[in-house]
Amino acid sequence: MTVAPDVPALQVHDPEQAIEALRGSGLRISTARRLVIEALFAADGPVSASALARRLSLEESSVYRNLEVLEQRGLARHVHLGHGPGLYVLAGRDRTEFLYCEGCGAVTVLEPHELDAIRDQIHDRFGLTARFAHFPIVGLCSRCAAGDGRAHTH
Amino acid sequence: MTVAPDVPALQVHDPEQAIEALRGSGLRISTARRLVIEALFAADGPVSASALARRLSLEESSVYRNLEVLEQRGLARHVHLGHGPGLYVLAGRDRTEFLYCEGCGAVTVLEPHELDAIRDQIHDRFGLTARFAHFPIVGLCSRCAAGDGRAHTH
DNA sequence: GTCCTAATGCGACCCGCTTGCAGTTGCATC
DNA sequence: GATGCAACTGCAAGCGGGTCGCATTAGGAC
Repeated sequence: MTVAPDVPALQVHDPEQAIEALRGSGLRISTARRLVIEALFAADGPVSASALARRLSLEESSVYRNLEVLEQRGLARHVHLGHGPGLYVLAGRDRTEFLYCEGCGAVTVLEPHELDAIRDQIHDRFGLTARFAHFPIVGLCSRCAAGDGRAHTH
Repeated sequence: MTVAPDVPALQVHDPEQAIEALRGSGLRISTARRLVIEALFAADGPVSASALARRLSLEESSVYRNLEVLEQRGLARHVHLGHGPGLYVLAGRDRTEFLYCEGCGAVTVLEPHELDAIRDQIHDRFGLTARFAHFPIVGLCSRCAAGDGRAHTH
């Protein structure tokens, strides 16, 4: 999960394009690598490395190494939703950011422009360019704030 | 670090008050406990449990257990600045929130009211009550955004 | 089909944090 | 001040997330 901060996202639309992109930079396409790529395309949301490993019957270390390659090439990225493992998504296909309720674990998926006003405000006041793609905004959803916050351990 | 989400902060001004508060709820004041409390008062910012353990020559497990007690009683809380260990601060004395640069690790300390406009905006649009005290706003400071982001491994 | 090296599986390991347990100690009571 | 007992401690083991070293396997250029 060691990645330079700003690898530009690479826009690819199917596994074959991703594979070609990798081949183009001299990498080999092992079956493990192909499986990870396909699983990311098949996933309907952020997935953990260990979930991928289980699902694909691969070694976790190999999955992590492949995810790192994909991140370095701008094909994937990961998010930290509160505590818990990093969750991986395709970078090109999905530029969403997240809100995370630390009461119940609910995740709100947002298109980046929906947070632009907030990002601008933070930038104007504090000079920080907020990136909610990697560390989302964490708080309590209305239900949990109302008190029946199903106190999660965290 | 397993704590119910909303323990109200207890306002105490010196170690003795904290100790009295704990005694009042039937807890004993061991030397380890006293040392942890005093170290939190002496600290000039968020500290990790292992730093406390080293500094005080205590077992880490004991430090963690004491910090958990303090959090349960509303005397302390912790923040997650990007990756890395949780960092502990006194709760009563210090209700600050944080901005964190994931390029260079810089931490901006803010009084809660400074983020209220942003909190309100998030609440109005998405119904989430953001709490930047536990998970801060993460992004890139102006220097790192400008490009010389001293690419930290993360 | 050969050959070379990238990538894999497997094991060990690191870090942050938790847990179980035997032994110690704070402190309430006498 | 001595006694008793549960709260607390140190120590060691364990767990989840992630990384690394190394011998072996297998892409793919020729």
